[in-house]
Amino acid sequence: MSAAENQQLKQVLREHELKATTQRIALLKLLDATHEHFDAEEIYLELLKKQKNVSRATVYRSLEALAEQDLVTRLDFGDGRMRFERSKGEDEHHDHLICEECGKVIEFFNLEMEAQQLSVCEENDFTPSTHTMHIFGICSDCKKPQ
Amino acid sequence: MSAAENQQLKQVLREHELKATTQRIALLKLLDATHEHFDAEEIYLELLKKQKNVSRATVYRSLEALAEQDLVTRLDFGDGRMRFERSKGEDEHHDHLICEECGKVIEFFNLEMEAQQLSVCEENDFTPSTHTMHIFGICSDCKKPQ
DNA sequence: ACGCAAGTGCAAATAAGTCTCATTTAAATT
DNA sequence: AATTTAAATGAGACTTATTTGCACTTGCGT
Repeated sequence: MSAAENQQLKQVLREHELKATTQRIALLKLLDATHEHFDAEEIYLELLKKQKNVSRATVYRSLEALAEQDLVTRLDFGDGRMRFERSKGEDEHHDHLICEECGKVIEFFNLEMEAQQLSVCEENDFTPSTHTMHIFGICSDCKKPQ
Repeated sequence: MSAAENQQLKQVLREHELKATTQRIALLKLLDATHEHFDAEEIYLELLKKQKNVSRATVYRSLEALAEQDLVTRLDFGDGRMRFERSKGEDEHHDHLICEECGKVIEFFNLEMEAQQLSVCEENDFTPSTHTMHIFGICSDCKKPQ
């Protein structure tokens, strides 16, 4: 039932001048199917589970290539390993609230904040490419139970 | 000429229940004296240069202890190593524009942005502790020369 | 089907940071 | 000032995340 999806992903990869290998397709499919923020090791293990042949090196190299083409996005939550998510369109951009207790990640988007960022860039004659806005703290679930 | 400074730093350390060791004092003095964002290795090498006896382990441990007491601030620019700066007061908080070309870091503060952050937290019943706002792009110096 | 550059797998190599443990030292106590 | 002791340090081994070298494989244009 994913033949069509495969075709579509092959298409996407080729459009970005990347060879459509089974590993890259499986990786994109995985990230497309989840809303979580996996790190490289988790992606590697997930792909293995699905009987796919992969090596860690390929996961890292694929993620790098895909990130370069903006097909996936790197997320740095400051805990020493990179996470990844399927890139959203410009319009679906979001930032993160990160619970220091349970690790949960809440996504948010605030138009006013984005506008202020552009204005700061302008003031500094700075041409922005990407940004990260991470707010660390305690989520509602973690503060309720004493 | 830094005897007074030493005394002051000893005082600060003791107020935070940290032993005022020569290593910690030298480290704070170094960060006080610069406006750069050193990583642990750079701090280690700088301290060595100044004929101070230190080991990497002590640099890491000191930075951790000092960060815990909010005497220094961790900065994560997403390139795989932590940077540090002497903590500023609440009122001196700032975020960063990071040039992807030359690595320059421009500090900025935008009150409206901070206000929006709090409002996002409120909306999500999230209690913030710290945040990082990094805008990556190209600085004015790097885009002028063709 | 053919050819070859791009991609992959494996294992060894790096890089940043952490840990162990014997020794030292700040600072509280006599 | 000498004694005590818990905290801090130094040296180096170790861990974890990621990168690299190299021989082998595979998309995909012809």
